[in-house]
Amino acid sequence: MKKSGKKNRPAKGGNSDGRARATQNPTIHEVSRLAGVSHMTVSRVIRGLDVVLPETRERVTKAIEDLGYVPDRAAGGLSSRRTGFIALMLPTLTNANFSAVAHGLTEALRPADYHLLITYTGYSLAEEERQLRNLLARRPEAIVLTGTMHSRAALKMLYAADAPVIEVAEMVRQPIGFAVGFSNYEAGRTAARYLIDKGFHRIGAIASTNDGDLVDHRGDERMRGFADELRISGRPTEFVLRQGKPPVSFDHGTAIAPLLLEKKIDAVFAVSDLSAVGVVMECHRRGVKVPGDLSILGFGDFEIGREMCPRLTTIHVDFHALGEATGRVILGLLTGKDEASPTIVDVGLRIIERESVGEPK
Amino acid sequence: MKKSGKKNRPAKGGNSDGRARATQNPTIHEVSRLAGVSHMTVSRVIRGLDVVLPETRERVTKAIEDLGYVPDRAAGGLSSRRTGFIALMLPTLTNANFSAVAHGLTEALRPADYHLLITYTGYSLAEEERQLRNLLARRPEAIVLTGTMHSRAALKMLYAADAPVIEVAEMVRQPIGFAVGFSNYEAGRTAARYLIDKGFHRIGAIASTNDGDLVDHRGDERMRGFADELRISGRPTEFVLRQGKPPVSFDHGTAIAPLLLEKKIDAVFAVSDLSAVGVVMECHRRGVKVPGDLSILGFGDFEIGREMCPRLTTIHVDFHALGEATGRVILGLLTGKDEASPTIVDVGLRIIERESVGEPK
DNA sequence: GTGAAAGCGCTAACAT
DNA sequence: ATGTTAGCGCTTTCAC
Repeated sequence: MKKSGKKNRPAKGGNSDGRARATQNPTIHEVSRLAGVSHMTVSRVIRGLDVVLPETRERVTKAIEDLGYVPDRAAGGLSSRRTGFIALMLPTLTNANFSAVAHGLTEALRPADYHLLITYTGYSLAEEERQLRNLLARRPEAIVLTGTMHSRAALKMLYAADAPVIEVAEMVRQPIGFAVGFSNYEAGRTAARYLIDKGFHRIGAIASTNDGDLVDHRGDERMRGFADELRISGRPTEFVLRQGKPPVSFDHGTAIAPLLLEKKIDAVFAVSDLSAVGVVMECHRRGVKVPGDLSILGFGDFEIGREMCPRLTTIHVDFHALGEATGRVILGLLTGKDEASPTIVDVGLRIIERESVGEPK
Repeated sequence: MKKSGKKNRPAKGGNSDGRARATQNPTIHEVSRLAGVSHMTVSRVIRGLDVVLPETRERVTKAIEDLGYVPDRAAGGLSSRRTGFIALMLPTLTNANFSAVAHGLTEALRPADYHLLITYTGYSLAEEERQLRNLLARRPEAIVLTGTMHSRAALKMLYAADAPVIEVAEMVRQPIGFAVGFSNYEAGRTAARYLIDKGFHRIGAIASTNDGDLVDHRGDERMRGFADELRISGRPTEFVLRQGKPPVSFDHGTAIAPLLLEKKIDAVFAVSDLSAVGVVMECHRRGVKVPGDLSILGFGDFEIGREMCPRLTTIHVDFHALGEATGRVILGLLTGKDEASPTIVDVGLRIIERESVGEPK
């Protein structure tokens, strides 16, 4: 079993002429020959069609085992017109909430034997467009991507696509096809409402800016909701601060903290927990008390916020459930039992009160 | 352009009978008809073979545009025997270092138009085996997975696979095919050496246990190296603590911290920064000074460790570079210019000294 | 219950 | 420079 230390593994794959080829996978024909049946019977066994006589099935199964045969799904898909691919485009995989979406979707899809084709756009619309084109070449049976903002060309492809489109992580009002998410705008308003009701006066918010092609549209929506609620309550919006480009992380908060302090803000809503944590860290360093001197409300309920000190008050959205709900919509569409898959699913959100928001002085 | 709010998008995809079908993508033949050439000429244009007369190419390109034609790669692959898939199996996508591997690999592969087929095993060998089987059905041109520990059946498939196998994130001595990683064992020894040289006496370590099928083999190796170095230096290994199952996160550290304190350990190596951060947080809460009362050395150099207070001393491995190096090995193998892709690549590691390790009392 | 024929949408290998 | 033929490894459809 053990292979001696030859450099190029000449026995299997990756042979010296470059192209991976070599041993060649066995085909359905070789299996059928070994089992003494036609390739069609093998095909039936593979697909679990129970028309096959038990003893025939057994012979075929054995031949499959002996040969180590693995059916080629590309060939099968070409013929059946079902590729078994679900395309998933997310801004980044580094964000725990987006990877939770991927996890949830994977789990919901697991029983149905679909394969997730995951890509990340890095918050770039141009990249989204480029990847969409690539993805389309794989003929996905459904396309999942983060909602609302797309390039013209991407939009065109999406509308023309031969597969249902599900926009996630934002409560799209006029979805291309379907939407599973929550309202980022409402999240922003909820955040502002909460801070206002607490009685704070110098209320601010922090988020990234949009740097040309790089946009965090969902973060924008939260900021828009936040500012609107401030306005509605007759509060100034001058403390809604934007800095740096997406994705935001700890260093975003660290970098923007001095500005917060300088402006004597007493409560701030961070576009992401990650940024919020950065602010807390910087406050620690400068001897500024949280929440004594500055109250901080995050978004996303990242694990770190539950463990840090003070524990972070934040807005929670169940992204894992969002992924699962997306999977259920897809299954409904593709398995087609239930006629009416819901066009729009709102998974909601809620504030989790912990320690980083206190009382106004 | 805007579609009215019909529930089931009957126009495109996801039609009422379930199966996604509908408008049907145009084929190479329809393009060729529209352009007034044979389908082969279209094929040549698609693949950028520059034998085609510029004016012919232009006609074809226009037809492609007009029809919104996207070539079906499954069909092309079936014929050319090049699927353009690279399989990537990682324990989890939630871990920033593993997603860095995915990012690095993606970037290295970007120019070559490969598609990453990413799956995560949740540290389960059984799941790895299951997924490998699924992946194989897609005929990947290369298989990337975390090294060393595989089930018997998985091993068999890997050896029989018609594609080069690259084991990553561990310095595999006898790789199935290729290996790109670093020595987790050496990381453990380095950690112990560092703490010993600092002059600490009650030196401990924390990691997860292996819970049946769930194993963090790389973490194990770090612990093994750590304990070995302790032994070599004549130190007791009684403070090498194992608790909980993988994956390890903040709460692992939080939960194990009391034990650390109880045993009056003065310096500890955490199998992961995440766990280390949990310990720091719990110490904060209990008024235990870090590094005054307890020094902590992490592993993985996660972003949070750079931002927290005190900043975490840790062992850094460039996982992004690891992913890129993996991509280069693959490209070398598949593009096959250079005869000899290296069988084993060591990306190394280094200690980053920050604030969480102090001086012995 | 099983098999034969005819593709699925492309590309390889030859013509021309 | 372009076209023709013959598959790639499966599933569909229709016989038997």
